[in-house]
Amino acid sequence: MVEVHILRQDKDLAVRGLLKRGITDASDQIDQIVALDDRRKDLQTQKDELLHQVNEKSREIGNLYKSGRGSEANLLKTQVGEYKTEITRLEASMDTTMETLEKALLSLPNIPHESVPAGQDETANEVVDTHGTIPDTDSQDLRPHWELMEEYDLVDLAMGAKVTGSGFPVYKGQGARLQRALIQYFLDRAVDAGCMEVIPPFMVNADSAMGTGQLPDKDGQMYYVEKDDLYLIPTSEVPVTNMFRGDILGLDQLPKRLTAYSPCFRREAGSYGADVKGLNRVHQFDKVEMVVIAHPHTSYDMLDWMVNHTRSILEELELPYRILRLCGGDLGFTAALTYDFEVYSVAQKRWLEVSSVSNFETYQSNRLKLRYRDENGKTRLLHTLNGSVLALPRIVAALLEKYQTADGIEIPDILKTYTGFDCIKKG
RNA sequence: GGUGAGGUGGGUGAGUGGCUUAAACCACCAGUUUGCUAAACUGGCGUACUGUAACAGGUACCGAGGGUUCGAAUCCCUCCCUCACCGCCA
Repeated sequence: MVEVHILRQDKDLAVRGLLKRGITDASDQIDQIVALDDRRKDLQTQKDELLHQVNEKSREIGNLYKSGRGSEANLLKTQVGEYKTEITRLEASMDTTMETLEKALLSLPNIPHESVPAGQDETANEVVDTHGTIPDTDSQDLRPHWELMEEYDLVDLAMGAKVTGSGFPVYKGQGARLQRALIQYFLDRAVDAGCMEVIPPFMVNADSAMGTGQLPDKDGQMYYVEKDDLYLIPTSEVPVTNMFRGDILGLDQLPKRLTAYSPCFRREAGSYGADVKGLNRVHQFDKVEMVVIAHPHTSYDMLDWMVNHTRSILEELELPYRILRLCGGDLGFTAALTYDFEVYSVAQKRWLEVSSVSNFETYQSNRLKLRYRDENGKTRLLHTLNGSVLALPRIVAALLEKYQTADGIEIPDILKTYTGFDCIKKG
């Protein structure tokens, strides 16, 4: 949620920012929010005043009884009764006001960072960097990863479909070992870079899903276990960020840098077509994530740091990639600035998103009540960030396609010590 | 899943309807004193909302949510969590 005081102080800035998301009535929405907040304050003050009266009168009543003046006490009691009916009325009015306010705030997405380009969809995303050469594939007979998976018996989609359903791959043999090697390598690199590794729960409660913004908006994207009222995590961002929900951190504890491996579960309702072929889009996949909790002054430095980290991994894997700055229309609801990483799939001849690195500023921490204590002892909201080091399936897809040869699939040098083999062969 | 015991500030822990404005101790911060370290003493020490130019002031919060009462940490109801034992189990 955007902080109300920001909307009050920098309304023009907010309006201009939200316009980049294609929101044209932001000014009206903000006016409404501020009016509701004013009303809330007013009701609060009235209610507090009455409660103050009740407290004082109650004390008096106690004293009167003690000195044996029961009739005077009874007189006061009726007066307190009147206060209380009024308080009940104010409370009802406050409840509806706050409910409306909450709703209005939840429907307002984060204000994009000033560097975010305006635009409706991914065509307006800005390519900020491209690295590596895209091979001239016309002359080569490169095969897509789903064929390679099958030929070398690395990933079995049919088997997963039998066991669970479509989109739940079974990794087998060298395919499984490659998967495990990549996870281990990503984690090692993140730990070396200064992150603390955690293994979070893979299910979260509704409070956590609310804290990072999956609820109430993206309800349909998560798997839900009704019997226990729990959600399977769509990314480890959710449990890892929520580990700090409600905390007040000292300046000496910042920035907090964490990394976690987890499987990610996504319903992907409504996806179809060529996008979902092979490992392009699945319901369960592995990912190594980084979560950073930072002081507002350094959060954009941390964002750069995360971007550079992911960049270095892709370079070590020697995969061609590009970095996009998402435009307003493509930016996630809760993010202020997002860089997407895409690797080039040489057989599919298209870019695949493998990482998304975002700064949420105070949008999440406002819900999470995640704060720090500043030099003057005041509590203020922290900035939260997260980014995939990399999501596995599309990396595997890109690796298989790029490193295929007539004799087998080669393993990038950096991974060889992790896999324990240099080349994927048949049988 | 069953039975029992619990959940109070950063920590330990008192508190069974109004002298609680949550004691006391520890930790922490500031000051006083003192060759240094330390100790002693004094004061301060939660969060949120509201309010003020800034103070002050007000309200709420003792696991969560309801209820009883003029008044609830304290009584009642529901739920959550922790611990112990039992059952089941990797």
